[in-house]
Amino acid sequence: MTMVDNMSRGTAFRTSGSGAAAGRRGGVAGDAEGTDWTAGFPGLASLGPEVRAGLVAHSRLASLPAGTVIFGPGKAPENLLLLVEGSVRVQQTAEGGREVVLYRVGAGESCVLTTACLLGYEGYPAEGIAETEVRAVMVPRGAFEDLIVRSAAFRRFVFAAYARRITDLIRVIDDIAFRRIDVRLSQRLLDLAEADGTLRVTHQELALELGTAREVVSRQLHEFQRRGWVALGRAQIRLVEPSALRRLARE
Amino acid sequence: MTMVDNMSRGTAFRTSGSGAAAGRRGGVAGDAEGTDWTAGFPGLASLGPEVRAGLVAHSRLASLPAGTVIFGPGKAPENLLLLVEGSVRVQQTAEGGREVVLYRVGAGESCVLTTACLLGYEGYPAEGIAETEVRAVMVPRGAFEDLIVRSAAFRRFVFAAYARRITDLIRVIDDIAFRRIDVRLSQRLLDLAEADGTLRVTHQELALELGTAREVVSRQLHEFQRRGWVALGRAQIRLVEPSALRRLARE
DNA sequence: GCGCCGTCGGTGACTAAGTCACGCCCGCGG
DNA sequence: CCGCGGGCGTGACTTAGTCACCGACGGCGC
Repeated sequence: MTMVDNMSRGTAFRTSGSGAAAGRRGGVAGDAEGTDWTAGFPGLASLGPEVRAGLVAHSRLASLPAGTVIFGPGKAPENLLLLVEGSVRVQQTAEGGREVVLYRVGAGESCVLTTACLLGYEGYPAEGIAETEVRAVMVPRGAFEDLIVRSAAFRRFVFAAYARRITDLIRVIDDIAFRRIDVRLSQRLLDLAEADGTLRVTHQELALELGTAREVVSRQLHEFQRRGWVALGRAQIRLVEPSALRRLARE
Repeated sequence: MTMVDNMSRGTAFRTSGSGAAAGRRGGVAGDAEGTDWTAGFPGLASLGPEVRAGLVAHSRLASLPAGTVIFGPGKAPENLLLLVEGSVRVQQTAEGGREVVLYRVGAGESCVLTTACLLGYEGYPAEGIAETEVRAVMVPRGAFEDLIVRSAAFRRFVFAAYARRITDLIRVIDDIAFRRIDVRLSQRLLDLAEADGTLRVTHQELALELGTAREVVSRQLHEFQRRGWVALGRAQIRLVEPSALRRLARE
């Protein structure tokens, strides 16, 4: 579904109230031209064709290498991010270097913390890091506001994204406060495993995922190994008995 | 506990171009008539007068007794809540009866989890309970959407509220994962204390606040007492040396 | 007053989790 | 060959959470 006739729809994006320069960069920027990436977003399926075309025209598709810090304390984002490909890890770092992973944003999802920061609030607590190479659509502030005004479907998309993140965070709270770390560790192992049942992570990295200490992870993994559930190597874990891990993870 | 009937679905706000903002009482129920409660919301100060009038006309001021469960699993809300007076506690209850308090909504704030549920997402994880008697403006879904479309100021208000809640949740995660419970307990004591330096709570209630066990709270309080920082009575605590507690809380 | 009962809190013994200090092994570059 | 740094193992210890039980207080009916 190619939408190139977007300019004919002159009214498509005209910021109403705020008049905040809806970055109409001369001749439409970016490599998003022509590709209707909106198909990759289930939540955007019900957008009207003109709205969709306008979105495509006013945003740009960017590629970020793995490891890019997308936002963080003192690094406010400029755009709403819609992930086309890759994965963004949002984490909280405490003093002393300990971390917890709050949630991940995957393909087809949006990074709403961005908009929260952009539109409402200063003082970001968390940071977002590209885990893999990331291809994402950057929707500038003006276009975002305009979409909110024009499209009920887009509003639903955005609010659903917020709700999703909030439930994720509440889940993390529940996990940390009430769940045993062996249970949480087994869940992570299953989540992070490749298709072949191996994962290349250090104990330290797993500890940061779970917001605990390296020694704790090491001991738990050792216990898993003793039971024959995993095989451990240097910075590498092979899941020998995933069904047992799943059973534990369901606690 | 009068539940609000949804009137005026579909039609956008009739902007009362007519007289004063206050005057509209055409069939709109509730005690909100005439009172321009929007003054109590700093975030709404920049709303245009017509928008404000429409908001007043289409919403309804309700009074909920202390203890009312405003939302919860299987109890989806029908309105956006703007608190005029009182306090709502939002908490998470795990199986086994243990709880954590996620955040509180105070006067002048809005309960956005409500909108998230309403507009986007099913499956509420948390529940909201009126801690005191609560006076709140109930904005029905249609009016909410209309406001979002019409007013940039209202959008800012809503997104700021989201951002606020998200940062609150991240703060809770940080606390639970990385802070010692004596530090967290001293913070709560200071937060929950009356002006005269006393609080009437049971150890059990404090434990639920912090997501820990009653015995842990009891032992910590006992230790505080041993140091002469507090005086303990049945379901009552007096802060004897608040400065010492503050010092600890700043850890 | 007396006894009943539910809530509130105290306690000891135990397990789970996190902290601290140290030391080993492996791979790699000089 | 050596040194070095990342990754891991380990023991000893502290802190937090769990379990079982009991006693003390306060309200209430009588």
